[in-house]
Parts: sequence; C-alpha cells; structure tokens
Amino acid sequence: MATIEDVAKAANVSMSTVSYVLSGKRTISADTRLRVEQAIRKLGYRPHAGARALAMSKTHIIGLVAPLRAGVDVNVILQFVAGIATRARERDHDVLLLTQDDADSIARAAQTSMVDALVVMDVESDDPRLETLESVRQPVVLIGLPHDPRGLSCIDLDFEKVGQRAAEHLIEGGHRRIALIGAPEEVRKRHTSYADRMLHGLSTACRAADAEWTYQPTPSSGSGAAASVDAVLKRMPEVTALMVHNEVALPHVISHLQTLGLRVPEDISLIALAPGSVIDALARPVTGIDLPAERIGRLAVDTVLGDDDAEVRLLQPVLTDRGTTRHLT
Amino acid sequence: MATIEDVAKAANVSMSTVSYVLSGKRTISADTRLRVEQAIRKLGYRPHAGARALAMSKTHIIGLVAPLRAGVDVNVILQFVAGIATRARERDHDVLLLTQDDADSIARAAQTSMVDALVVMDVESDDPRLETLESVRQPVVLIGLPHDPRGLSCIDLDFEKVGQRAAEHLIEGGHRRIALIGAPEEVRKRHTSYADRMLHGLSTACRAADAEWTYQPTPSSGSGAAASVDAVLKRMPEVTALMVHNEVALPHVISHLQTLGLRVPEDISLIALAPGSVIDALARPVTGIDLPAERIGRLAVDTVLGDDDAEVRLLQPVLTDRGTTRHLT
DNA sequence: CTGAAAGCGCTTACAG
DNA sequence: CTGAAAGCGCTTACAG
Repeated sequence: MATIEDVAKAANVSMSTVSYVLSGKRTISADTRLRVEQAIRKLGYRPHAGARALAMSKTHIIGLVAPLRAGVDVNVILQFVAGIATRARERDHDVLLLTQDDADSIARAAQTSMVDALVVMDVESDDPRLETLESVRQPVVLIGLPHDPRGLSCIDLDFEKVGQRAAEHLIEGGHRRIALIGAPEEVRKRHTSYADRMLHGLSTACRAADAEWTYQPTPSSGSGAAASVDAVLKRMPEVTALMVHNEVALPHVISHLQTLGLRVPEDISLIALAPGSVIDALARPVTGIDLPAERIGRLAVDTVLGDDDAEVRLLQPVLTDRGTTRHLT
Repeated sequence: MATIEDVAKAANVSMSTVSYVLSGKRTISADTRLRVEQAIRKLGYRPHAGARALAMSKTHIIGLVAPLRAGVDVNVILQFVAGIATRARERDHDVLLLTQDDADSIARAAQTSMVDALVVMDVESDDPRLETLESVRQPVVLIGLPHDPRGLSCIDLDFEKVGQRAAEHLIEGGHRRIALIGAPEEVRKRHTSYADRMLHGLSTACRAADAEWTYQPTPSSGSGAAASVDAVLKRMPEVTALMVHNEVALPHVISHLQTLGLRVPEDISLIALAPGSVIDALARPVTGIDLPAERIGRLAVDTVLGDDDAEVRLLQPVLTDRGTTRHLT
C-alpha cells in the first residue's frame, strides 16, 4: 500500500502538502494540486484509517449495538439497520456491528476508541446497559425510551401515544372490548421499552373511557398467531376489535379470522402497528399506524453525530384509516 | 483516556514492559507484573485500537459485505450475520458492516486498511464485485459460489446437490411432475448464485429421470405465495410434489394448500429448504433440507481468519424425512 | 503558498 | 528480566 510519503515523493512536495490537498484545509496552488492529485491517482493512494484515527482522534465509525435477541422482529431490526447504515455512509461514517448482549462489549468498543459514537437498539425499560453508556466518553443515542434515560439521547416512535391513539380511534367508533395481539412473550418479559409503553398507552385510554381490554403476547408463527386469536376469543368472547403489534403474526391473524368465518370489519375490527412496507404487502391493507423504522435509524445517526441535540425525541404516530375498523352504531 | 505511558509511570516501568505484560510476549517478573496489572486496573486502561492497528498492521476487524437487497430473506441473512458476529468475537475480532451494494465501498474499506479480512454475502453467479475482491490485499471469503471464483475462497451449502437430492427423493417416490416454489423474482433475475445452482441441480436430476419440472418465483408475502401455488396448479395440473425454497412463503403455501382442500402428502407432496428453526416453528414440520446459515457464517470467519484454507467448501445437504412426501404406488 | 517537525498511542527489534 | 528508541502513517501547529 502506498503511503502519504510515497505520494509526496512522487509529486515532489512535502507530506503536509499532500495531506492538505486531501483535506482542503489550506489553499494550494493549482499546479501543486494537480501534481499531487496525479500522484494519488497513479499510486492508488488511500489514507490509512488507523493512522488517521490516531492523529485526529476520530475514527469515523459508529458503533451499532444490536443484540440479536429472541422474539425480536428481524424485519424491523433490518429496517433500523438499513436506515442507520445508509445515513452513516451519507455522513462519511462506517458502522461497527456489536451484537453481544452485555455492557462489557460496549465498554470495550468505546474505551479502546474504536467508535466515535454509539447507537443502541432494543432498549429495555430498566436497561442494565445504561450505566455503562452513561460513563462513556462518546455520544450515545438510544432507539427506545427507558424509564430513566439518565441524560442520554433517545429517539423512538411514541409508543405510548400509539397505544392511546389506537384505543381512542376504536373507542370513538363505539368499541368497548379491545384486545392487543402483541409481540412474543419474551419481548414483554424483558420489558422491552416499546412493549411496555404501548400497553400503558392502550390501557390508560381504555380505563379512561371505561372500556375493557386484554393483552395477548403472541409468538411469531402461523400457529402461534392463530392460537392467540383463539385465546382472545375465549377470554373475551364479546371482543369487537383487535390491535395487532406483531408484524410476523399479522398476516396469520388475518387469515385465521377468515378461517373462523369472522369478517373484517363487519364482525371484528382490525388495526395494526407495523412498517408501512409490511402493511402494503398484505393482500388487503389494514388500518394502522406506521412504524417508521428506517427513518428512526437515520435520525438516530443524525442525533448522535451531533446536529440534533434533541434529548428525547418521540415521533408522533399517524393513523391511516384503510377501512378495517367499523363504526359500531 | 489513560495511555500506556500513564500506566508505565504509575507502575514505575517502561512502556515496553506494560506492552509486554499485555501481550505476554516476554517473561515478566511476578512483582513487575503485579504492579503493572494494578496500575492498569486503577487507571481503567485499554489500549487504543487505532494506535495498535497502526503499529501491528492488524485491525482485528472483519468487513462484512451484506447488501440489503430486495427479495432477500431477512431471517436467513440475520442467521448468517449472527454466526459471523459470534464467531468473530470468539476469535477476538469485530465486525464492520458494509451494506453498500458496490465494489467501491469494498475497495475503500480494504485499501484504507480498515479491515483484516472480508466476508461477502449475497454472491451472484457472475458477481461484479469479484474483480475488486480479487485485487484486494486482505483474505476474502464468499458465502456463495460464482461461476468463476477466481481463486477466492467460497463456502456455502451445496445448492446444486440440494436441488438434485430433493428431486431424486421425489423421483424415487414415483413423482413425475415437480414444481419449485422459489425465491422472489428479483433474486433469480440478478442470478443470485444459490438460486441458479439449486434450479440447475433440480432440473438436471429431473431431466435425467425424464420427469417434468416447473419453476415458480414467489414473492415473500401471503398473497404472493397463494398466487404462486395457483399458478403452478394451472400450469401443471398434474403436479404431485412441491419443493419450497422460500422461507417466508412456506407457511402460506401450506395454508393455501389447505384452503384448496389439498392434503399433504395424500394429494400433494411437500419438501422444503429452510433453516431448521423455521421448519421447527411450523405447526406441522415438513420434510426438508436444513439451511445451516449460522454454521456457514461461523465457518466463513474461520476460513477467512486463516486456519481453514479451503478454497471452495460446499456443505452437503441432509434431507430429513418428516412424512410430507408420499410414495406414489 | 509550502515545508520540517512534533505528536497521536501503540509494538517490537535492539541492547544490556 | 527490563528499558530506550525507532517506526507504524497520518495531521496540524509553527515557521517562513
């Protein structure tokens, strides 16, 4: 590999001049610039990332903490990742993937100065990684909202409002018995922040309107989805509306309702929370709230790279009516 | 951040001694070692990754080239990634995620010495990235098998044998009309290597036995899966066996067959290629060939980090009979 | 407009 | 068993 010294020699200038041609941090005569640029091209020179990081104390690498846990929705995860990776490159950064589920691996990446910033996914209400994250020199952004963010930046969909908005929409339509078909049980068990918040929003709105609600964790499989629907119907026979917050289960819920002879929305209303792409891919789109995962990923990068110093930023849910909720007379 | 110099001062030794205590590359008196270790702990010292990379010409980072393309199976992708990331950490390496779909971004990561090695996913039969990969100083392993690997290491399931094995299993059972429910159309269109190879194996085996076969690309959605089954039944009404190579479509294919009143295996035989976890999650497991994505990911890391210098390594398919293929009398 | 040199934080031959 | 110093490949004050 050619070094900056090789280029300097080939162009008959000093190393500093080559460096400044590259960085544009001082004015260079047209003639010199040309010679340097030619030498760079001829030698196929690229600055050594490690050397540059050492000299500048900047790695141009963002650490992405993405534990691959049971029950997570891979589709949604990958949308977050896509948003983060794309935006990072647009801003001349790379992404270091940290999949280990412990605070130590975060500490390691941060303390060895491998990364300039950290984006953390799959945040729990009382996340054990927070202490480490707080102690780290680099800026951090959480995708999610713990009970106590401890001054860390957070960005997420406002899941509390999602639950609330969905419930209100149904309640306004006269519904009094609502079931939430949620994420797989593991997700709730570890108090993944969005599951907690969503349920809280929904239950609060229901209580305020004196409506009944029930919560049904649901495995991400066809049979699990069907079983969940059955369980709900058994527990709450008079249920008139289903809110589905489980992207994988969603199509299976729909087909199982069909199998049971329950028409949507005549017999039962349906409202979903899922990425727009998932809703669009359904044979028949459903009324729902978009989960803008890719956009959140992009915003996370912007936040952590500093031009957004928003402490806690919660995107407001937008409900799109596609006719799968019925107005009960 | 404390530096090695800080540690040296605190322990009253030279920098080199600290370095050697850390690396274990020379013998240190028990006394000295103790003082150094205490100083390290007290200062919370961690060697600066960039400085180390510069001095050793080793970053301990593996570049993972994983373009997030349309039609890819996110579940399978994430299993590869999990295998790669886990194995990398076991071997004291980190993973840099390169999602951009062009040769330039590979060249950049390699030429700036950001990575020690490259693992490349989603390889096409005639992959345009091969030229760049060939020119790179770092070792490379492809997950997939292009027509001409140009001396690069390759590791993958032997998809040709998968197609062949599945076809033979069915042909031995007396089947003469076989349909392959494949990946989404985009995957085949860009000649993703596994799709090409699978189809080739299947068609060759069918031709050899004078059996009919048809290929049906299939979108990864419920309605797409159903439409594909319908299309196959229309084109080949006498079809007696379906081979499904589309993890997302698989459950929908099964439920659509049920809707159509076709019993498995009495009316139609079913064989799948999917990760074991996906097959296990089905309400009723199907006869199939396991796609050991996580294992391949791990092997890719071992290969590229050097103890496996296997040029081309194709894992042999194992067919597990779970009773969803019928022996036609 | 350009160059010589210090410094970023490590590792590792070279000496003793 | 240990230390002083060169070197890895950059950037950026300092000088001119």
